[in-house]
Parts: sequence; structure tokens; C-alpha cells
Amino acid sequence: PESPLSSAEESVNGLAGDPLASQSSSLKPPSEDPSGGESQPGTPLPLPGHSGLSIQEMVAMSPELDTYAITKKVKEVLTDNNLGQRLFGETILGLTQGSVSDLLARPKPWHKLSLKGREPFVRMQLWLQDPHSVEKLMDMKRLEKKAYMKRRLSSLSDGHSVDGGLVGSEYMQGSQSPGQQQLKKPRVVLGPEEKEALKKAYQQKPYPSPKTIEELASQLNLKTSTVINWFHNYRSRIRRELFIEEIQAAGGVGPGSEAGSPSLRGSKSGEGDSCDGTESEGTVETRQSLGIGLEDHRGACKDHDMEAESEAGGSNNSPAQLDCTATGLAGPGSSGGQGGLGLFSLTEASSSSSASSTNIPASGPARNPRDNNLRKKKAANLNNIIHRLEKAASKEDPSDLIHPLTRT
DNA sequence: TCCCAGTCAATAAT
DNA sequence: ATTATTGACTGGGA
Repeated sequence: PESPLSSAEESVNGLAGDPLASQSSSLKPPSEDPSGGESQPGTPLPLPGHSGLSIQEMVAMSPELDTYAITKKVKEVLTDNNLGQRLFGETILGLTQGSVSDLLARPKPWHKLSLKGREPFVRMQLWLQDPHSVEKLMDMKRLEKKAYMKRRLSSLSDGHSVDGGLVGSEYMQGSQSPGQQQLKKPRVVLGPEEKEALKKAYQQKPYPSPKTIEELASQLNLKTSTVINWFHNYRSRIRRELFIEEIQAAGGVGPGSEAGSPSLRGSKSGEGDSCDGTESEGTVETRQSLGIGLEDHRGACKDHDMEAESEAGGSNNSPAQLDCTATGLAGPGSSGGQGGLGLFSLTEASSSSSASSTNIPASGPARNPRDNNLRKKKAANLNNIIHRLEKAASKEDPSDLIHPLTRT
């Protein structure tokens, strides 16, 4: 079992290629902002002059882009020219440094992005295509530095504050209301043990009921909103990790290990602690199987009882309790054939008979510590999916759901 | 109302 | 200095 399929992929890196080059020509066939105005809270950045298209229009028309290749290239260009994420983000993408870092490090595959989510990638692509992209940014950098120096200098000599209205967008104005400096919101920082506890809870129940949340909150001495937020964030971040691993797996998994693909690269797989880290007692080991190839795509899975599924108690270890039939079954947006590179496209599941190892054979000597992690994440994701399916179906297995009290 | 995708922005880590 | 991480917020859906 192993699909070499490799071969080809050669030109994966479309960098220069530029898929998006559609440029003008037949732009905007569809509607176009009828009424003037269009308000559009967004539309920041001047956007490259290009035809008068708004980014959204471009996004809408954009063909499928290889987000991974794009971010890789962007990272390369930025580092090669000593340009920082902050500058790049603020002037090119209209995003903050943290967001840029996140995007560059963990780009989601195009087909999983919403229209809004695609925007930054279209901008990056556009930027990469601009022959003067780098020098323009360098100019910005110089300007900023100059302004900074000036400010500094004048404040030193004058002992004054100079407000340069440049770059900044709106700095929060200091409403230093006397006596009320505490409006600063401390920024909750969860301790390691709290995170541990939350992760534990998550494994048992990714979607805790309000009651459970309350309990957790009081037990850990946290605000319920914090617990809620934590679950939201954790769920979506785990989901994202999966996307990444999915991509990597799809890319160069093969006997040859490594990649041949000039553009697919390893990365970092955060594992480190993402999920377990310390996992005292429990130890996840045996959680094998769960051989889902690429679930997603709304894979339909039928499981038996997810509730008990996470170890914790450390006793059960039923092998493959969830056999998933993740057939290609395209979801709503199946989108038919879109032409062009299907880099990420649906790689139909090859699940064939289920079971079987998912990917990364790891030929050689053991050494695949992160495997558990992957499995765990997949299991978690499965739970998510299951949860939604059940909810949607709202039929059986009312394990503990919140009853629809209302309902007569 | 509950979820999620995207982000922000404070602060950790390099 | 930069880049990475992450709790909280916002807006859109159903």
C-alpha cells in the first residue's frame, strides 16, 4: 500500500508561473457594484493600482492558488531582503504582524478558505508578481526608519513628543482617565496546569455543555468566557494543524521520504506540546488505527460511541472504534471541476478498507513520536465532525446534549 | 444562541 | 528586533 503517485509534481512551484495572472483582460464579467459606495468597511490598502478591481473581486475571480507555495515564496523573499512581517503585513496585507506570522507559518489550503480568508493570499500573489514589490517595501522601510529617527531626534533635543501621523493607523488614544488606568485588561494567561486540565477535558468532550463549562471554570478559577474561548480556539487550532499535516502527507509521502517537490517542505509541525505534552498517567499509546486518510470533505463517519473514546481512564483501548467511511462524498461546495492545478484538490480517499496506517510509513527505525499526536488530533477532529453531524441530524444519541428545552 | 473563520494585540520566545 | 503564540473579539451562518 503506498501510492507513489509522485512523479510529476515537478512544476509545483508555480511561483513565477503565476496562476493568478489573469489580470485584466476579461475582468469582472459578473455584476459589479451597482450602487456606488459599496461602503465596504474593508478595502484598506491602496492595493496595487491594477485595474480598478477591488480585492474582493479579484478574490472571487481568482483561480485556485497554492497557498503553501505562495507563503513559502513570500517568506523567502522577505528574509532574503531583510523585510519584516510587520512592515509587510501592514503595508501589503493590511494585517498585523501576529496574523502574518500565523498565516505564513500555517497557511490553510485554498479550498478550505472562505472568501475573506483568501484575500491575503491573493494579495501575496499579486505582490509576488509585482516586479518592484521588494523595492517598494524597502522604500517603505526606509521611510519608516527616517520618520522614526526624526521623531527620536527631535524628542531628544526638544524633549518633546512629536506625533508623526504616518504609518500608524489609529493608536488607541490614551484616555488616561485619571484613576482608571486599569482599563487595560490584563490579558489572561493560562498556566500550564490549567491548560492541561482543559486539554484533558477537551479530549473527553470537545463540545462541553454549558454546565460542564461552568464546572471547569469554577474548578480552574477562570471566567466562563475564558473557558468558552479556550475551547473555541483550541478546536479551530487543532483543526488547522490537521490541515497542515494533511497537506504534508499529500505532498511527499513516499518511500523516498523527502520530497521531491521543490515546494513542499517540511515545516515544523508544531507538535511539541500541542496536544499532550505531559499527558501524565493516561499515555496515549495505543490509540492506533483511525486510519483516516483525509477525512475532511465532510466525510461521513459512523462511529459507535464517541463519548468514551478518549482514554483518560486508561483502560479501554478498543482498537479502531470508529471506522470511518470517508468517501469522497463532496460536500456542498464540491465545486466541480475547476480547472487548473488541483494542488490540494480532493485527493479522494483511498481509504479502501479503512484501517491501515494513515500515512507516513516511517520506514526505518522507529522514531515517529509525533504520530500519536497526529492520531490524537485526528481523533479530536473526528469528534468534531461527529458532533456536527449528530447535531445536524439532531436525531439520535442525545448523550448529553442540552435538551431543546423549549420545544413544547 | 452556538459555532466557526479571521484577526487583533499583548506577551513569549528567539 | 523580530517572529511565534494565544486569549479575546467580530461578523456571518444557521
